[in-house]
Amino acid sequence: MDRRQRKTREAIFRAFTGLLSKKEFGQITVGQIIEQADVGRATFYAHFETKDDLLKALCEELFCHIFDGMEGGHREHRHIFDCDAPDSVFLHLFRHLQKNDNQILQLLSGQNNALFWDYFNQGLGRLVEKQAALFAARKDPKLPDRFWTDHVVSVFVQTLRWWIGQGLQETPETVTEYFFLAV
Amino acid sequence: MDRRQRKTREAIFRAFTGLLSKKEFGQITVGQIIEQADVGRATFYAHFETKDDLLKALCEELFCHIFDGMEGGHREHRHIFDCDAPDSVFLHLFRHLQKNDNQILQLLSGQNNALFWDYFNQGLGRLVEKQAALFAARKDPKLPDRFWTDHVVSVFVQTLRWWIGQGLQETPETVTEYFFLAV
DNA sequence: TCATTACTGAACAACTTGTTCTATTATTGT
DNA sequence: ACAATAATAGAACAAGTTGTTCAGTAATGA
Repeated sequence: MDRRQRKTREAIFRAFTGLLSKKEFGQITVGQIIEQADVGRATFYAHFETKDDLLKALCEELFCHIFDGMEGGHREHRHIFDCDAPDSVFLHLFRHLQKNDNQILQLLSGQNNALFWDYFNQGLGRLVEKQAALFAARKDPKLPDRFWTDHVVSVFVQTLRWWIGQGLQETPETVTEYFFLAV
Repeated sequence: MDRRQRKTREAIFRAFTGLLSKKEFGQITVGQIIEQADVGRATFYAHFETKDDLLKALCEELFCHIFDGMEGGHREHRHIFDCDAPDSVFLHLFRHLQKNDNQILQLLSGQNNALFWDYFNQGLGRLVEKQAALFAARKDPKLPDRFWTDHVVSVFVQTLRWWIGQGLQETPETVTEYFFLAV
């Protein structure tokens, strides 16, 4: 990819995330994005069809790669499994989120973040299904499988939301403990 | 309130909910709302300052009254406590939601429903705090109080989401059982 | 170097928003 | 029933947004 393209794309992403941390998606205009990114109008539309398209691209950039790194043997995305602690995947995930790469947490804690949470839920769902054995013991046999998977995801998300609300005061270890106590 | 005002307000709400069940909030224009409601443009803006204001008013109309009916001794909102079953408040709530008054469920199951869920969470949070005793036994003492309240709300919401996803196939009794098994 | 590709900047039509105005119609109190 | 009051219709309006187009300029990489 052309170096100019890369720089433009990153400038737009940077401007967009900056604006997203300040105001709602619906209140952000293309004019503001290109002003912040210092990029021509036509250039923006050469990269993204619409503002929604930009949001989607950003989500994929931020989340999909996190969770994709945990599936299969791909090692090019060294996000979580390359940590040294041999503990639970969820502890790794909390630690990873605490590092706050790419301002993910700012975006997750914003107001109009439904799409971000959707992506997060999606990736997390796949992860939980792979780790199903971890939670099988706590599962009441009456509960449908799908209900239980959704439940575990929901508890993780609620734990993360609570942690963000606390300003990430607690250690990842404590939060992981809370997570497993609540499931 | 003037009968004309009432009719106009309801026509706008009806048109708006109809549109919300088909497309995202951001894709809906005031022009579409007033066309669907068969109402003049100036009339719309005489009732609501902006489109966001309309959404807020709708949420309050739908949700606040549901939960307000459960606080204090107010009996003018006969939503949940006037049912005959003496069971859990949550069973009442599931039953109430199943009746699907005001197309609440369509709105809750839509895509751009973050605001609806926010209102729902808010009302539910107050309810759970009042019913805290019901869940005290399950709570591990290590977990902070606020974490636990949020957790119970989150499990209820997840249960409801799952139920909606299932097309409300199960009975309210079954869903309530799942809810208490999962908490 | 040179052909290719990306960016700029401006202009553009189509659309949306929220306001303002006048004429018309419904409601309420008497 | 009648008049004062209040709500609505409908159109016109400025301001702002969107997405496109195009000619000119600059960076890239072979």
